[in-house]
Amino acid sequence: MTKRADKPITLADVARRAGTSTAVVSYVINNGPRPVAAATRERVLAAAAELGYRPNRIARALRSRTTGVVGLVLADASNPYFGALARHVEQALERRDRLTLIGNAGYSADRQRDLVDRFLAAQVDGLVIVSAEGGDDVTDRAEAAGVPAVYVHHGPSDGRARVVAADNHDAVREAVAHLRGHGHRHIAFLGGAHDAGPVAARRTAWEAAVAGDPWAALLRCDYSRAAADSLTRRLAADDALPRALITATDEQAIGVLSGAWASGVAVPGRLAVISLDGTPESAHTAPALTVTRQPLEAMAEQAVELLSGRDSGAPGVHAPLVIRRSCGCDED
Amino acid sequence: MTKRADKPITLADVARRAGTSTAVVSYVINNGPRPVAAATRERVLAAAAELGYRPNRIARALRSRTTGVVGLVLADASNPYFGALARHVEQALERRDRLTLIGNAGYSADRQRDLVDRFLAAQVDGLVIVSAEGGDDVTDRAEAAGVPAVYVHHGPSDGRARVVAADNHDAVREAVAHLRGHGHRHIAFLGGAHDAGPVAARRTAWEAAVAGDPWAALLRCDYSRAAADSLTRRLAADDALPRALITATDEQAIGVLSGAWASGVAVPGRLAVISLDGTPESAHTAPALTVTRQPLEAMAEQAVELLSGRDSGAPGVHAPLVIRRSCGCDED
DNA sequence: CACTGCTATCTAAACGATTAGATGCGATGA
DNA sequence: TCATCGCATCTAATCGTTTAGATAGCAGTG
Repeated sequence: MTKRADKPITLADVARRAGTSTAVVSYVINNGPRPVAAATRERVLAAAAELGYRPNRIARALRSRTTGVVGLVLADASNPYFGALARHVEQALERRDRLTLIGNAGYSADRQRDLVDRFLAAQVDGLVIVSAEGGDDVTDRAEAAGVPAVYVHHGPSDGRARVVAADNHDAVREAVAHLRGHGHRHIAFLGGAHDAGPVAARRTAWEAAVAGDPWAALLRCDYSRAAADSLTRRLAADDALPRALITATDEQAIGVLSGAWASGVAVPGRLAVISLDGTPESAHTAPALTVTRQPLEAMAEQAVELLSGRDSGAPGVHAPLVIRRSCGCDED
Repeated sequence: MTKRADKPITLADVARRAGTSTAVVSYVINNGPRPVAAATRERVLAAAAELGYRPNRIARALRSRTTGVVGLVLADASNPYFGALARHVEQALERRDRLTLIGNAGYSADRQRDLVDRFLAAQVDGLVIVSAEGGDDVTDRAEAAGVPAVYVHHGPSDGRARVVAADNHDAVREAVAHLRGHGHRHIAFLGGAHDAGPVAARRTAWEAAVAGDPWAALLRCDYSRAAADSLTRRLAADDALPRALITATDEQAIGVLSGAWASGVAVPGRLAVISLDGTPESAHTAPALTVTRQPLEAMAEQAVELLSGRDSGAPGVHAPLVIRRSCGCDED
């Protein structure tokens, strides 16, 4: 008895049923640019409801030249850090009634460029770029298409691009101060194998914070757990572990923890650790990690805000210190 | 010296420059339904290249009634399991030259329904649903709109919906057999607090696999690390821990590990653990987790295939056993 | 040479919504 | 009573592609 549903309902259908033109229906649907008499509005609303009318966003987009869709270029959704960021960006967009196109660029500048082109062809209203490194020419392409772009976790530093990131200097300073409070003199840092992206900034911040201490060691390895794990085992075997360590990412911190565990090194007794990341996971390691938590939600919100708003000069979002056990504190 | 780029290039621009009609250009661009003389094709291609023409997908979508966009409804992208699944789905779609709209439903059936409606209004060509539980009425809505829908991690069991999932029975049987091989007689199971979704199937599979053993204990807690952690501490304090345990998810397994560590319980010596999940993380816990790895990539591929293809009756994807240390094996 | 049959191309009507301009109508004021 | 004003509404152009139907040119055939 139900109507055949394979013919989608259009504005014209609603207009016919309400006995008006498509224009009025449009005016009613989106409190149009012109007013509509109350009685007519009622009729239209009723007709729309009865027919189950759903505006076709594609048609609307073609005419109004705005799709309500934003492209999100992600390095890798299976990385929990990026995944969480993606989720917050999507939700910030949904709050503004926009949809999110997602794509994984997988750490490749080529693929990132490709994705951006595909998104631009889909007429996105904006681009949010959450990539590990590189991909700086994206700004040009987006600009050429007249589409605003915002980098979130890190971005080109030439000042032309809008970049939202945590205030690393601040965070590292706080972490160093905390470890000093535990009596540590020399605070080592575990960064990435190559200097690039936001971790370079974290290293710089660490260098500033420990300036004047020639014994503060700089360690390096890949951002994977495996790499940090084996580095830690190697250092433990050589008896070359520092007593206090700040890691650039949770992945590395967790690798350090498992490497230390495997080598019989006590954390935080023999080795105190603070990570500059703060994924939810960090609360459930053994021992629980003390971190400076990346303010993902605030960053996502600011990024989306920046997409529409004017150049609010993105002053860097504060990353709070979350004290757990790996630093030497004994809360429970 | 460059052209003002704010006026996007259209088919008509290319046609004018090539001295043809828009029809031929269209035929050339997509090896149209009609042939074009070689010489003309060359001219068109040249003109398009010179102008940097990019077809407007929105206009194309409006006319051809197919957007090349698929909606991906996700419970929560910050969960690494879902994140990885999302990534594989996106990449399987990209291989077929389609774009992915993403949305986080956050374990709420209402939000899921809402998202599906938004996606349908955006005229998606298909829907991939990766949600934890519930949301079964989505099938109806999609069907009414004539859009194919596939559930991935779990879905309604009424047989009307297309569901791609790992073969849990098979996986659990293998895990139980392996633990028995280590000499364990009674193999406990840690499931979710409430019976629902795919974990119910895992529990059922476990019940089948340990049938006849009245001492095989069924434990329950939330899927969070915190819950599993505190449950483990409690059981350890009461000296009520089993000797061999299969957990429904890695999150729980990791919680068990940290709870055991905090309670001085040796894994795998006092408590052997196998998780039915297998996120990348499971390789880097202390000790490394033995798991039946969910075949995420294969599942994603099959889901996307199912979206276009006919009802290939989704026979369940095999989840291989990955032997590490938490089961009692001593590989290194 | 008239006619048929191809091929290569052009013309123009969709797709479904938005919105500027035209229109109709009742109320108001002179 | 007529011109005027405003409001509510209608008409139709438009966004950029796709594609069915019309057309033109040319070769082959009787």
